[in-house]
Amino acid sequence: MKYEHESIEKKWQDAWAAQGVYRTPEDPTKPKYYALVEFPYPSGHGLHVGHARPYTAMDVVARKRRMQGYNVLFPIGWDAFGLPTENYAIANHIHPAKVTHDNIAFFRDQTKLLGYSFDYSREVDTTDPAFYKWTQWIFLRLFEHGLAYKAQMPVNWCTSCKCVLANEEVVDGVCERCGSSVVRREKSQWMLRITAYAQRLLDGLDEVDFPDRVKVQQRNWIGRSTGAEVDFRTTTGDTLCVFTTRPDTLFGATYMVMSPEHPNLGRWRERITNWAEVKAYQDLSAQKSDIERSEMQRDKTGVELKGVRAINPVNDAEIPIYVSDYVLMNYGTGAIMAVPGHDTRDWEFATKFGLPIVEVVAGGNVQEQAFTDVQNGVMVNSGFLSGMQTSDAIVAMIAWLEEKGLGHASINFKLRDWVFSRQRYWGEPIPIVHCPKCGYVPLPESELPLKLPNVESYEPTDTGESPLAKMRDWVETSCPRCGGPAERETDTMPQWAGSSWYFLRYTDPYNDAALASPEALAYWTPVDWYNGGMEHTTLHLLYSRFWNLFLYDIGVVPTSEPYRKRTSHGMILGEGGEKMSKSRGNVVNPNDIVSEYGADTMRLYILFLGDFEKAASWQQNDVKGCRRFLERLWTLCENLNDDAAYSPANITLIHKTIKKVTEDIENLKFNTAIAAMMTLLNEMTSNGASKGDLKTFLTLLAPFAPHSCEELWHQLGFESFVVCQSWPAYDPALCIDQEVEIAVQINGKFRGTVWVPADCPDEELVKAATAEERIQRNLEGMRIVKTIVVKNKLINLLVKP
RNA sequence: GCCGAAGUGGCGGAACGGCAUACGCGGUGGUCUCAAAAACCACUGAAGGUAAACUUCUUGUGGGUUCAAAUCCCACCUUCGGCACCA
Repeated sequence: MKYEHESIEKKWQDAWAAQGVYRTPEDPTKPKYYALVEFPYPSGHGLHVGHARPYTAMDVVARKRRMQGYNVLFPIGWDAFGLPTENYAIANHIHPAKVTHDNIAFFRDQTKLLGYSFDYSREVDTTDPAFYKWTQWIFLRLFEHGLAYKAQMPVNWCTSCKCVLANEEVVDGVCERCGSSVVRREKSQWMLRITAYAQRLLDGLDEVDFPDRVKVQQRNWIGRSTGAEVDFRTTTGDTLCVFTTRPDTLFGATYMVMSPEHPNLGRWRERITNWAEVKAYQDLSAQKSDIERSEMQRDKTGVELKGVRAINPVNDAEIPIYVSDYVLMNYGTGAIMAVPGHDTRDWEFATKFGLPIVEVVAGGNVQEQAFTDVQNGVMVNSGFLSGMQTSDAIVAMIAWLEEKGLGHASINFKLRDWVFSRQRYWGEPIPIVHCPKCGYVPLPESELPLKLPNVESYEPTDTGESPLAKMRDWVETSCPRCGGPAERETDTMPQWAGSSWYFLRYTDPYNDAALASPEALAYWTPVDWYNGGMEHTTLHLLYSRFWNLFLYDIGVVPTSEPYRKRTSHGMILGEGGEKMSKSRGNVVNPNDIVSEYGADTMRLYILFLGDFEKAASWQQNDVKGCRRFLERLWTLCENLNDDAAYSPANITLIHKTIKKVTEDIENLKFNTAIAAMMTLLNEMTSNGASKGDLKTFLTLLAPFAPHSCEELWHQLGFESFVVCQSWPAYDPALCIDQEVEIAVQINGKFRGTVWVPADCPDEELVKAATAEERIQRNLEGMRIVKTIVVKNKLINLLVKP
């Protein structure tokens, strides 16, 4: 019989579905395991190999856990709100809901083709009102707790399309669609106060099993800095507060800089004698786009405030104040004390403007460049700090400031609040009403879900409002509080909203009374293993940790951290290591591989092609190697004529392989697990295999190539399903070879090998090694002065003439 | 600039103090065939040597530690990701 993948795969997919073998069991007596993949955005292009890699990997994990006796929750869903769908809808005049529905159907069919063991009865779809009812519900709770608020924020405005662009639509400073320049415009936007959770999001990282690179990236993103806030008196009578991480260098502060947006500037207008010049600088900065600002990054510009001076609190020196856009309004206090001797940016500015550079930490040459080393420095020219180590000086200075009431220890974060509104149609409506009397009023829970109305056009408006703003009969409503006339919020939520909590919904996807029942959450959460891409480290992964932590605080979820273990897969590149893209024409469609070679070959190859955590390039030519592996297995099973439970020739390698595959799956070493099974198959082919050998082999391979294994399982006459068998156990005693080949080195150089019984005593080993002809030749005229033995591996003979 | 990852045969990659190049692809020779494809068997890092025996060299570069280094340490070069005037 021939290995016909198409009919075999269809046959077993149907059989498994008919028996519901991948249904999530409702059996609270068994231990649970929640394996999660990032749900896809169902784009029109369909599933690509970049999805197949993590999905196949976690499918192997989920299948192994089922075989190990766990209740496994391995769900899939659709992160379906988003810009590409909306743009497609605009271009083709099809309702985004219809586009979404079709794309989901396509994606679902593709995942089924690949034989993933998802529980499709628990699918979630973020655009389904039954789902986004709870997204809106969470938003209302955030609002209730003061964590959602409105603020003026700059948005991206395309000067040609005359509309607001999402950040993703701005590429290299220009509009992705028309290529025109994008400028900043102020708009009132909904914000989420993620900064209130900065410290706890940082602390939580210590409790979870994430790769270091993920933790490091999140820590950098949150960006905690410790230092001090210091008040400088000014000649206006106002004080100017700054944040610094280097209070030890306060004696070296020779000028101050304020951000152009600093509110004090307007207040001091009457006193600033060169106000026109300052105003012109402010206007220029406001016009600059982000790109312009970063392009000019190294070239410092600024204007001195004439008529206003500051006083350095440690030495009462009068110092000038500048306005410059290298100081950002949204970090620290929007003003800095400049220490040009010990800060690179201040040094550049001081050099350009001819400002004094004072050395207060010895160790460098501050006339040449700023000396910024905090570790190795001794304070100089610094009054009571002189002679101290910088680290001690920081502590001493903060104590001094606190004592004098001039400042205090302070912590700052780079993390910014989350801009939560989009001027778009295809997103969750924000369940808030603007009442002229009551302000922003939340909708009562009974009015959820607030459904998206059908509109004629999804085009963004030229006023920068969401398309919903044109729906007057939807917008005009009454205030839930006072009953007076009011208007609905017309902005929608960003795509990150649904994905911030979807994993909770899988535990109880049809609940209409809560986002999920407390029992379901208590049983299934936290997620035991969550795999996803590195590109989601600082947005999705951080946002969902934030929402989960908030839901934990209000008693909705039982754990503070949503994911116990996180892993990340590397990207799949095209041949030659280039990124896959339509323009390069090197995109691989999984469907093509499945129809030519079969899903099992596709699954094996995608895991075999390289280290799962690293980027790897697709080699079309190599795919057939995995297909040949399955065909050799097929041939071996067909020619079976030994009914024994095991064959002595294979037993050690079988147990070793079970051990290796069992461990490799846990460590994401799918490539070497497959290589080990190939080695075993090659051995069994040359030694001959018994029925029992093949039975074990099929259960071991089943998570990787379930269809072929299921077919062969039945051809060999076994009952039930191979995918429902127990995971094979290995006997450590049987993993040990009776005879081992020992490498023999002389003075560290490899000179040959010798076969000896395992755990052979050192003296016996030396005897055996020196008995070898080749070794003897190399020992001629030498005497052994020392021997180094690595048990069952190697012997090194150190010799002298 | 800062943070992170990585440089190994013709190619994808294994090994991560102990026989470098597992496994797969490709290549060469053979079996089968009228022939081809497929399949199967053998060989396949480089140089010297006689296609043997054997010898030497080889994990981005240069040093070091060690009986032993692709692996650990120091310096440098290159590539790829992320952040980027965060005081």
